[in-house]
Amino acid sequence: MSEDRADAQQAVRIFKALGEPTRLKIALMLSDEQKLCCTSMMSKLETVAGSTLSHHLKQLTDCGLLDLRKDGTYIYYSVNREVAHKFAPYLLE
Amino acid sequence: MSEDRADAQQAVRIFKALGEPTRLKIALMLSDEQKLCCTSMMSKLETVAGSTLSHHLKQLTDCGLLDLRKDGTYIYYSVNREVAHKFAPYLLE
DNA sequence: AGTTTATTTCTATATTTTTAGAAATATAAA
DNA sequence: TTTATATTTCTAAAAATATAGAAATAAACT
Repeated sequence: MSEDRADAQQAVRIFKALGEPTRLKIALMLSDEQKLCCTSMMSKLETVAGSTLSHHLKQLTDCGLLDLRKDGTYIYYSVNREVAHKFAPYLLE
Repeated sequence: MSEDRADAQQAVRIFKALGEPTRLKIALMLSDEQKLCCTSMMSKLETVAGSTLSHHLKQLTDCGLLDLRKDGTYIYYSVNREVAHKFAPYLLE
């Protein structure tokens, strides 16, 4: 597969991930806050069930836009700035 | 409504529009070619029905990412570079 | 006026996505 | 080793989206 196509495939996945209101909120929150765990994201989002949040976070990490770091019981998510810079610098502003 | 929210709403619509393989192809094609009419886009895409293309183009124009200009029987579509620059500079590379 | 070409709208169907409750897993603390 | 907290996976239902054929609209040409 050519670079361009791999690139375009990742682009589709990233844009799809960001093209949903809750997920864009998550990404913007993380862009502000550097890193957050599920629990604190849940309290910020208020109406979103844990299982739903988890599903959204999976999409955001699978496409490469978010990184995660386990720390004890917690999992901290953060924006991968390199990926964001390439595909969605809007997030970093 | 605050600037930021209007902005985030447009961002969702733009990312959603680009988060689908055919629509990303269309946007990338137009980024290369400056402007194209439906007919020539259809011949480039090959497997996409006219009605489907029309539906995709509507989404891409409704979110502000594409402009259109009528010229006789033809409608020429082009990337709005200002919007692309703000939300998806990836397109312009 | 009638025909051809370009594009859109209508309609319906198939597929994908979102959502969340319940159950499962993992880690830490008592 | 029980209990509590954090997060994910399983499952299913509801909602949204993609697709294209057929009919409609629009403009240009004969």
